[in-house]
Amino acid sequence: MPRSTARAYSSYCRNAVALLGGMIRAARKERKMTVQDVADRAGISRGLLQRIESGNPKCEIGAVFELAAIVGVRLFDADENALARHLNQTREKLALLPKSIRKKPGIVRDDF
Amino acid sequence: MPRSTARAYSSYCRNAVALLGGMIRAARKERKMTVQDVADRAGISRGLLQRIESGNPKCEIGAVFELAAIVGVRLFDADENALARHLNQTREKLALLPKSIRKKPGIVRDDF
DNA sequence: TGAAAATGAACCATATATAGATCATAATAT
DNA sequence: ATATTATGATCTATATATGGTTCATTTTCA
Repeated sequence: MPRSTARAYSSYCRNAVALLGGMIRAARKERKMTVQDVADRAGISRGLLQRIESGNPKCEIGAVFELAAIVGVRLFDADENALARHLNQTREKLALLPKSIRKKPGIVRDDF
Repeated sequence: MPRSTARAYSSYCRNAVALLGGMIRAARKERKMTVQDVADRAGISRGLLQRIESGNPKCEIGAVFELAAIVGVRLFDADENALARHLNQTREKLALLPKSIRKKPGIVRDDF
Protein backbone atom coordinates (compact mmCIF):
# COMPACT_ATOMS: atom_id res chain seq x y z
CA MET A 1 0.00 0.00 0.00
CA PRO A 2 1.35 3.45 -0.87
CA ARG A 3 2.61 5.35 2.13
CA SER A 4 0.72 8.50 3.02
CA THR A 5 2.96 11.49 2.37
CA ALA A 6 6.36 13.05 2.96
CA ARG A 7 7.21 13.74 6.55
CA ALA A 8 6.91 17.19 8.09
CA TYR A 9 9.43 18.44 10.62
CA SER A 10 9.03 21.09 13.28
CA SER A 11 11.43 24.01 13.26
CA TYR A 12 12.85 22.77 16.54
CA CYS A 13 13.63 19.47 14.93
CA ARG A 14 15.11 21.04 11.83
CA ASN A 15 17.24 23.39 13.88
CA ALA A 16 18.51 20.60 16.08
CA VAL A 17 19.47 18.46 13.11
CA ALA A 18 21.13 21.40 11.40
CA LEU A 19 22.98 22.32 14.57
CA LEU A 20 24.34 18.83 15.04
CA GLY A 21 25.40 18.68 11.40
CA GLY A 22 27.11 22.03 11.68
CA MET A 23 28.91 21.02 14.85
CA ILE A 24 30.17 17.90 13.12
CA ARG A 25 31.40 19.89 10.14
CA ALA A 26 33.11 22.44 12.35
CA ALA A 27 34.76 19.78 14.50
CA ARG A 28 35.94 17.91 11.42
CA LYS A 29 37.55 21.02 9.98
CA GLU A 30 39.14 22.00 13.27
CA ARG A 31 40.75 18.59 13.29
CA LYS A 32 41.78 19.11 9.69
CA MET A 33 40.06 16.00 8.50
CA THR A 34 38.89 15.51 4.95
CA VAL A 35 35.31 14.63 4.12
CA GLN A 36 36.56 11.47 2.49
CA ASP A 37 38.74 10.54 5.46
CA VAL A 38 35.94 10.85 7.95
CA ALA A 39 33.46 9.07 5.72
CA ASP A 40 35.87 6.17 5.36
CA ARG A 41 36.42 5.95 9.08
CA ALA A 42 32.70 5.94 9.73
CA GLY A 43 32.12 3.39 7.02
CA ILE A 44 29.69 5.60 5.15
CA SER A 45 29.74 7.26 1.77
CA ARG A 46 30.99 10.74 1.13
CA GLY A 47 27.54 11.75 -0.08
CA LEU A 48 25.88 10.66 3.14
CA LEU A 49 28.40 12.56 5.19
CA GLN A 50 27.68 15.69 3.22
CA ARG A 51 23.95 15.35 3.70
CA ILE A 52 24.44 14.86 7.40
CA GLU A 53 26.73 17.85 7.76
CA SER A 54 24.30 19.99 5.82
CA GLY A 55 21.49 19.09 8.20
CA ASN A 56 19.38 16.65 6.23
CA PRO A 57 16.90 15.00 8.63
CA LYS A 58 16.47 11.95 6.43
CA CYS A 59 19.58 10.15 7.62
CA GLU A 60 20.16 7.26 9.97
CA ILE A 61 20.67 8.51 13.48
CA GLY A 62 23.28 5.79 13.89
CA ALA A 63 25.39 7.24 11.10
CA VAL A 64 25.04 10.74 12.51
CA PHE A 65 26.04 9.77 16.04
CA GLU A 66 28.91 7.69 14.71
CA LEU A 67 30.25 10.73 12.91
CA ALA A 68 29.86 12.82 16.02
CA ALA A 69 31.92 10.30 17.93
CA ILE A 70 34.65 10.25 15.30
CA VAL A 71 35.14 14.00 15.08
CA GLY A 72 34.75 14.42 18.82
CA VAL A 73 31.36 16.06 19.18
CA ARG A 74 29.96 15.16 22.58
CA LEU A 75 26.32 14.18 22.60
CA PHE A 76 24.59 15.19 25.84
CA ASP A 77 27.85 16.84 26.88
CA ALA A 78 28.93 13.43 28.10
CA ASP A 79 31.95 11.26 27.49
CA GLU A 80 31.82 7.49 27.15
CA ASN A 81 31.54 6.83 30.88
CA ALA A 82 29.11 9.59 31.70
CA LEU A 83 26.98 8.38 28.84
CA ALA A 84 26.86 4.84 30.14
CA ARG A 85 26.02 6.07 33.61
CA HIS A 86 23.26 8.27 32.33
CA LEU A 87 21.92 5.36 30.33
CA ASN A 88 21.69 3.23 33.45
CA GLN A 89 19.93 5.97 35.34
CA THR A 90 17.38 6.20 32.58
CA ARG A 91 16.86 2.45 32.67
CA GLU A 92 16.25 2.56 36.41
CA LYS A 93 13.84 5.41 35.98
CA LEU A 94 11.96 3.47 33.32
CA ALA A 95 11.69 0.46 35.60
CA LEU A 96 9.66 2.56 38.00
CA LEU A 97 7.33 4.05 35.45
CA PRO A 98 4.13 2.23 34.46
CA LYS A 99 4.49 -0.47 31.84
CA SER A 100 1.59 0.82 29.86
CA ILE A 101 -0.40 4.03 29.84
CA ARG A 102 -4.15 3.87 30.04
CA LYS A 103 -6.04 6.66 28.33
CA LYS A 104 -8.77 8.40 30.29
CA PRO A 105 -12.03 7.01 28.88
CA GLY A 106 -13.67 10.40 29.44
CA ILE A 107 -11.71 12.12 26.71
CA VAL A 108 -13.33 10.75 23.60
CA ARG A 109 -11.96 13.52 21.37
CA ASP A 110 -12.88 11.76 18.16
CA ASP A 111 -11.24 14.49 16.08
CA PHE A 112 -13.38 14.54 12.96
CA MET B 1 26.27 -2.65 -7.41
CA PRO B 2 25.72 -4.48 -4.12
CA ARG B 3 26.55 -2.39 -1.09
CA SER B 4 29.46 -3.61 1.03
CA THR B 5 28.04 -4.81 4.35
CA ALA B 6 25.87 -3.95 7.33
CA ARG B 7 26.95 -0.93 9.27
CA ALA B 8 28.91 -1.23 12.49
CA TYR B 9 28.35 1.13 15.38
CA SER B 10 30.69 2.11 18.17
CA SER B 11 29.54 1.55 21.74
CA TYR B 12 29.48 5.29 22.24
CA CYS B 13 27.09 5.60 19.34
CA ARG B 14 24.91 2.72 20.51
CA ASN B 15 24.78 4.09 24.03
CA ALA B 16 23.88 7.56 22.82
CA VAL B 17 21.07 6.27 20.64
CA ALA B 18 19.80 4.05 23.44
CA LEU B 19 19.97 6.89 25.91
CA LEU B 20 17.99 9.23 23.71
CA GLY B 21 15.40 6.54 23.06
CA GLY B 22 15.11 5.82 26.75
CA MET B 23 14.74 9.49 27.57
CA ILE B 24 11.95 9.75 25.05
CA ARG B 25 10.16 6.73 26.47
CA ALA B 26 10.52 8.01 30.03
CA ALA B 27 9.29 11.48 29.08
CA ARG B 28 6.34 10.01 27.21
CA LYS B 29 5.30 7.95 30.19
CA GLU B 30 5.75 10.79 32.62
CA ARG B 31 3.37 12.78 30.48
CA LYS B 32 1.04 9.80 30.39
CA MET B 33 1.00 9.61 26.66
CA THR B 34 0.22 6.46 24.74
CA VAL B 35 2.58 5.07 22.15
CA GLN B 36 -0.16 5.43 19.59
CA ASP B 37 -0.92 9.01 20.59
CA VAL B 38 2.65 10.16 20.27
CA ALA B 39 3.18 8.30 17.03
CA ASP B 40 0.11 9.97 15.57
CA ARG B 41 1.27 13.40 16.65
CA ALA B 42 4.68 12.83 15.13
CA GLY B 43 3.16 11.47 11.96
CA ILE B 44 5.02 8.19 12.23
CA SER B 45 3.96 4.60 12.73
CA ARG B 46 3.66 2.91 16.09
CA GLY B 47 6.31 0.43 15.04
CA LEU B 48 8.83 3.11 14.23
CA LEU B 49 8.23 4.81 17.54
CA GLN B 50 8.87 1.55 19.34
CA ARG B 51 12.09 0.97 17.46
CA ILE B 52 13.24 4.47 18.28
CA GLU B 53 12.40 4.18 21.97
CA SER B 54 14.21 0.88 22.16
CA GLY B 55 17.37 2.45 20.76
CA ASN B 56 17.48 1.20 17.19
CA PRO B 57 20.17 3.20 15.32
CA LYS B 58 18.60 2.53 11.94
CA CYS B 59 15.98 5.26 12.15
CA GLU B 60 15.70 8.70 10.61
CA ILE B 61 17.22 11.28 12.87
CA GLY B 62 14.42 13.60 11.85
CA ALA B 63 11.82 11.24 13.28
CA VAL B 64 13.80 10.81 16.47
CA PHE B 65 14.28 14.53 17.07
CA GLU B 66 10.64 15.17 16.25
CA LEU B 67 9.62 12.72 18.95
CA ALA B 68 11.99 14.34 21.39
CA ALA B 69 10.36 17.69 20.70
CA ILE B 70 6.86 16.27 21.18
CA VAL B 71 7.50 14.60 24.53
CA GLY B 72 9.63 17.49 25.73
CA VAL B 73 13.13 16.06 25.67
CA ARG B 74 15.56 18.94 25.22
CA LEU B 75 18.29 18.30 22.69
CA PHE B 76 21.57 20.01 23.64
CA ASP B 77 19.84 21.16 26.81
CA ALA B 78 18.45 24.00 24.77
CA ASP B 79 14.97 25.36 24.15
CA GLU B 80 13.80 26.69 20.80
CA ASN B 81 15.54 30.04 21.15
CA ALA B 82 18.79 28.78 22.59
CA LEU B 83 18.90 26.25 19.80
CA ALA B 84 18.51 28.89 17.12
CA ARG B 85 21.17 31.02 18.75
CA HIS B 86 23.57 28.14 19.00
CA LEU B 87 22.90 27.32 15.36
CA ASN B 88 23.88 30.83 14.32
CA GLN B 89 27.05 30.68 16.36
CA THR B 90 27.99 27.48 14.63
CA ARG B 91 27.33 29.06 11.24
CA GLU B 92 29.59 31.98 12.10
CA LYS B 93 32.28 29.64 13.28
CA LEU B 94 32.04 27.67 10.06
CA ALA B 95 32.40 30.83 8.01
CA LEU B 96 35.84 31.34 9.53
CA LEU B 97 37.07 27.80 9.02
CA PRO B 98 38.77 26.80 5.74
CA LYS B 99 36.48 25.84 2.91
CA SER B 100 38.39 22.70 2.17
CA ILE B 101 41.01 20.70 3.98
CA ARG B 102 44.19 19.77 2.22
CA LYS B 103 45.85 16.58 3.30
CA LYS B 104 49.54 16.70 4.15
CA PRO B 105 51.28 14.97 1.23
CA GLY B 106 53.84 13.61 3.67
CA ILE B 107 51.42 11.36 5.44
CA VAL B 108 50.90 8.64 2.91
CA ARG B 109 49.59 6.21 5.52
CA ASP B 110 48.31 3.77 2.94
CA ASP B 111 46.86 1.56 5.68
CA PHE B 112 47.25 -1.88 4.24
C1' DT C 1 -11.24 -11.75 38.63
C1' DG C 2 -12.39 -10.52 34.10
C1' DA C 3 -12.44 -7.59 30.14
C1' DA C 4 -10.52 -4.05 27.54
C1' DA C 5 -6.63 -1.93 26.05
C1' DA C 6 -1.70 -1.09 25.44
C1' DT C 7 2.44 -2.92 24.28
C1' DG C 8 5.90 -5.42 21.81
C1' DA C 9 7.31 -8.55 17.94
C1' DA C 10 7.10 -10.26 13.55
C1' DC C 11 5.76 -10.07 8.90
C1' DC C 12 5.42 -8.15 4.05
C1' DA C 13 5.22 -4.69 0.39
C1' DT C 14 6.97 -0.56 -1.01
C1' DA C 15 8.80 4.05 -0.62
C1' DT C 16 13.16 5.72 -0.02
C1' DA C 17 17.89 6.44 1.83
C1' DT C 18 22.32 5.05 0.57
C1' DA C 19 26.56 3.67 -2.17
C1' DG C 20 28.99 4.54 -5.96
C1' DA C 21 29.89 6.89 -9.91
C1' DT C 22 30.56 11.17 -12.59
C1' DC C 23 30.93 16.19 -13.33
C1' DA C 24 31.68 21.10 -12.43
C1' DT C 25 33.49 24.25 -9.44
C1' DA C 26 36.17 26.12 -5.85
C1' DA C 27 40.08 26.20 -2.91
C1' DT C 28 44.54 25.17 -1.60
C1' DA C 29 49.55 25.01 -1.94
C1' DT C 30 53.51 25.07 -4.71
C1' DA D 1 49.46 31.55 -12.07
C1' DT D 2 49.01 26.73 -12.26
C1' DA D 3 48.22 22.20 -10.94
C1' DT D 4 46.17 19.39 -7.75
C1' DT D 5 42.76 18.19 -4.81
C1' DA D 6 38.58 18.76 -2.04
C1' DT D 7 34.07 19.77 -2.26
C1' DG D 8 29.36 19.80 -3.61
C1' DA D 9 25.64 18.20 -6.90
C1' DT D 10 23.38 15.02 -9.50
C1' DC D 11 22.13 10.51 -11.22
C1' DT D 12 21.04 5.38 -10.94
C1' DA D 13 20.52 0.89 -8.90
C1' DT D 14 19.81 -1.43 -4.92
C1' DA D 15 19.66 -2.39 0.00
C1' DT D 16 16.77 -1.25 3.52
C1' DA D 17 13.83 1.49 6.72
C1' DT D 18 9.13 2.36 7.16
C1' DG D 19 3.97 1.78 7.23
C1' DG D 20 0.46 -1.18 8.03
C1' DT D 21 -1.08 -5.30 9.51
C1' DT D 22 -1.59 -9.29 12.66
C1' DC D 23 -0.77 -11.93 16.89
C1' DA D 24 0.56 -12.91 21.69
C1' DT D 25 1.36 -11.04 25.99
C1' DT D 26 1.05 -7.98 29.62
C1' DT D 27 -1.07 -4.45 32.14
C1' DT D 28 -4.48 -1.66 33.83
C1' DC D 29 -8.89 -0.63 35.76
C1' DA D 30 -13.70 -1.53 36.88
